[in-house]
Amino acid sequence: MNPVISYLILYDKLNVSKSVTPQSKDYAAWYTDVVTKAGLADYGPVKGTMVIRPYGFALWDNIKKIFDSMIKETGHVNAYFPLLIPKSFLAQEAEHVEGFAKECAVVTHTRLKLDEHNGLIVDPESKLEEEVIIRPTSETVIWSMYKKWIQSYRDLPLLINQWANVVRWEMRTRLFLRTTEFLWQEGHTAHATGKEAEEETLLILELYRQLAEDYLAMPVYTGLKSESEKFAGAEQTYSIEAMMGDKRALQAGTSHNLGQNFARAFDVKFQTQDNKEEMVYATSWGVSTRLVGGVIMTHGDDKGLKLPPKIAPYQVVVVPIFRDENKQSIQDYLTPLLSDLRSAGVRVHEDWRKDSPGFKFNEWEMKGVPLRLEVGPKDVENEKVVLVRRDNSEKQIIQKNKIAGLVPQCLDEIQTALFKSAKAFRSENTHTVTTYDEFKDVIANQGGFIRCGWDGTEKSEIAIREDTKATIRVIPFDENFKGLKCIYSGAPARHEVIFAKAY
RNA sequence: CGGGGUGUAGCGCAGCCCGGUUAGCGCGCGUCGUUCGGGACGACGAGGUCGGAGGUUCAAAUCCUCUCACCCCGACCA
Repeated sequence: MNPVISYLILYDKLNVSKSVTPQSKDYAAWYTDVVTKAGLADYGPVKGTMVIRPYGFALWDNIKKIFDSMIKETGHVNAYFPLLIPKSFLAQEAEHVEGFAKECAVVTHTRLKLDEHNGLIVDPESKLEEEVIIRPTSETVIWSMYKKWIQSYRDLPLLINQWANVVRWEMRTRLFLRTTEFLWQEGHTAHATGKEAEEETLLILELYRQLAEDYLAMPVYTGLKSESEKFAGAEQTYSIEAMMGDKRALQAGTSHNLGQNFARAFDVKFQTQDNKEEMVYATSWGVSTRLVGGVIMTHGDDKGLKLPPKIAPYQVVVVPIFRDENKQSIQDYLTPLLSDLRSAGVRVHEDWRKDSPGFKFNEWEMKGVPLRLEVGPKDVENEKVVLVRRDNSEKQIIQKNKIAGLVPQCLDEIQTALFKSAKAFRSENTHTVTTYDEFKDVIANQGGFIRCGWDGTEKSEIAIREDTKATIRVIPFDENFKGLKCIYSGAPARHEVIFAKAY
């Protein structure tokens, strides 16, 4: 055969195959392929919007449940504030407006009507006196309410969270990582003292760290954001920062100490125990559906997703190998086994579709199910089952009466292994450099995190960003800048920081 | 908003330069049969106002004009 023709045939086959673009070829394409082929999400009809499909939503739901119980255990309660906010509210805190004004969706009219050609048009008569914005975040509505609710130190602390959607009109969007509308939780707390607010900010950051590391198996650096990277309207922003499979950084959660900025803006005062009037101290904090993107890019490989067992919608998928004539016997064999597994608290899914086993293996690998249980006629005969791990493809044949004991243990091992390997990947790709030339070389050619000295000036920070596209991700809590020099200016370092290109 | 591109079946595309019968292909989808321990195969079948409007022509997916939509690349963001 003519070599050119055979190449074309091969290429065509690759094109139509069910597999994803390899990470090494195009990481961004890999990501999109995985999100869509694993059935996590789809594009919505309005540019930049996303439909979270049932499998993706189940994943988010698990994350949500875990964090929801964490905050409830620490004394927080849920509430719900409106989607629509008077435009004037946003303007009350100077930095806050500046931060969000450019990406607000604005409601200007309240009606549509049919025009003379029977087309739908905005009814000009319905123009609003005061335009309304769709929340990009809820600080302003919430503080307008807190003004009514807080009078005395006895009303504090006020520890409210809401699970909500917000809209930020983004120019460039990516499924889960940055969409025009996204789901998140936003906590908004009010305190009598600055010290208490700071403690709250740090407590939540710690919960975020636990959520990321202990449940999503996603190692994170925790620390403070630089002045230029902090939230609009905050005194301090803390964040958790993770490394994705392409060595770029993902800001996975932020916790802000808002000081008295919003109290001042909305005039929220309280009476102290000794009858003095004081401004309230505030915090706000959030994690979003972006975490789902983080999980995908922390663990995924060329076969698709790899989900940490603690958040996987299905922890075990059962692929029976059967024909019509032996289906019943395999079902009878499986029923008691799976019931044991389920009562051990394992989330089990059975796949009895008529498709071939090989097809199902690939599909469930794409969907990242941690464990696959195969049962065929041979296993029924030998009283065995076949167990295959998604993370390392390890296959073991085990005695049927052992599965209820072994599976939970195996899930734990997978959880730990995913975290370990992500952490190893991060340390392999975290560099220390001594010169700025070296810095530029690493960022341009290797990628990853660079831990180095910074003189603390915005000037150096901006210069580095413009030169290299790398930004200060975080000033880690465990920084040690003694003896370090700023990688850019050579001046004595004020901080040790982590630089990276970020999502 | 500046530069580049694409609109043809659910998805991915060919056809367009050089107008000419019933507009094709792959995947997917439906029915039936044979298969089933790593992406099965065969037979039959459903599915299209060729983005929209106008024009040129005996004849337009194909040529011309206008229009709409979307995608990719450069300043912001969880």
